[in-house]
Amino acid sequence: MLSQVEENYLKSIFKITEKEGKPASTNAIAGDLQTTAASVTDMLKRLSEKTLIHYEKYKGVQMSDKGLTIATQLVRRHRLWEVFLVEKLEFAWDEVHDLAEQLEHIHGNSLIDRLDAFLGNPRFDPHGDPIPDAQGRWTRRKQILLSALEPGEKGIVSGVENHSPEFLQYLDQLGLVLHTQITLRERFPYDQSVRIRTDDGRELSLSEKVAANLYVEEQSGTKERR
Amino acid sequence: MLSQVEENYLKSIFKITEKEGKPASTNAIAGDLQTTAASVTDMLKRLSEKTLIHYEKYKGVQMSDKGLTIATQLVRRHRLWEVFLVEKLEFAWDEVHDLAEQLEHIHGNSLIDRLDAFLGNPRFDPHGDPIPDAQGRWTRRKQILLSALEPGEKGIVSGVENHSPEFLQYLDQLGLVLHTQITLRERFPYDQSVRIRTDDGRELSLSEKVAANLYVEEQSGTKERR
DNA sequence: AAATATTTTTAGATCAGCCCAAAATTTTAA
DNA sequence: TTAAAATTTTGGGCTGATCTAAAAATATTT
Ligand SMILES: [Mn+2]
Ligand SMILES: [Mn+2]
Ligand SMILES: [Mn+2]
Ligand SMILES: [Mn+2]
Repeated sequence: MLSQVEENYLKSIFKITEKEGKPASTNAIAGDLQTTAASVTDMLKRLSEKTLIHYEKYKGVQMSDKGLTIATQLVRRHRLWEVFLVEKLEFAWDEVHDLAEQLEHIHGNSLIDRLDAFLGNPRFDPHGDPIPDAQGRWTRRKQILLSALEPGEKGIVSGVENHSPEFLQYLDQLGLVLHTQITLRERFPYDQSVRIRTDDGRELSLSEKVAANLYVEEQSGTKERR
Repeated sequence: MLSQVEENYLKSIFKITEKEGKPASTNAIAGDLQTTAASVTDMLKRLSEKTLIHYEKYKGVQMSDKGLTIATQLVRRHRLWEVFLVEKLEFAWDEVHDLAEQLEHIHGNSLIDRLDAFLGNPRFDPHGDPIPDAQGRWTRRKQILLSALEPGEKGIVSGVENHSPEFLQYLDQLGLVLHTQITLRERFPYDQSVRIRTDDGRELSLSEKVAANLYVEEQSGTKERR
């Protein structure tokens, strides 16, 4: 069984390699985990020893099959707990991440599968991120950034690129919750800000910064193996 | 903020001093936490340094006010999570202890109070043990061991002295779940075994060992400060 | 291609937790 | 009231996780 710290490293390496599409650098991991490069090198040796990662000195690190399975389970746990906290305990979507960071490390035989069932087998977490199923399969969606939508096109708010409480609270204030249907009315070339209309008829102006951190879905997704 | 290990020590010291009614010995703590006396002495120094306990070399250890508050919150968390696991995730009452041992260490502002509300502010956990409220107040009940009941007297199964999965599963098999009303029919002097009648009309024979590990309630309890 | 800057690793320490073996203290028995 | 037994503490050492400072390797400029 792995320590919480080891699990956090695996999750971080997974996240970085997924996003970057190449081996994770020592510095990137250190930045993500708020620690030093020296500590990271130390841990990479240990994880490599346990065949949880593929690591070559100075060349960065990738997930092994074993590590990938564990990291996927961690993401599953994290997101299911987030659903629980929002749906059942009525936390706001900007309050649940830190608690889920702790809860994801709880180990137990059928715990997560029971939680999954209790929550009704949700496919997405409160931030619109997909929840891998018990076999580690992901639900993929065709979603694009609002900043990539063309005037006249419609979309449904389906996720966020930035997960910071500040951004999430701002979206709350704007009334731009998940599943809101929107139409892009106009994009102003001067600053790339946009004007949208929501399904309840309100017109909103959004900065380029907001538009570049909000995902909209164009059509429904399908299940596929990762 | 305390480490999980420190929290476990506080809970153990609390449990032992409550049961024994006197300072907890190094050996008792070591036995409870499945560690060595040397490790315990080590930790007692650290906890004493943080004024979480009153510790005098060779004289045993007692809770300080600060430690007592923390230990009480830990018991509250442990038991509320047990209720969640049984009531919501449908675990059996003999399966939840180890998970609750982990969950009780999750820290978060309003987490436990929200969980408490979500569960309907339960006063007792799945094993009949009282759950302290947010202010650390306990619900006390007049419950006695079944082995102390006299022939002809009635009682309601309200708790267990032994929490082992083996005993709990055996009670399941006997159909002696919490809140079952029973009448003591006869006690056999030869081995102190008893014959009881349950509220659904069944007659059961119970060994002295079972009777000495099962609590029955005689009347409803009142709230008081500890 | 050489010089410079950046990234990564190593060396050496610290700290919390844990252990064993030996010494000190307290308790029990003779 | 001594001697023996049991308990507790101390001393020394180990591991996992962390850090700083210095060395090594890689990447970027000139
Ligand atoms: Mn999160
Ligand atoms: Mn999320
Ligand atoms: Mn328990
Ligand atoms: Mn319990």
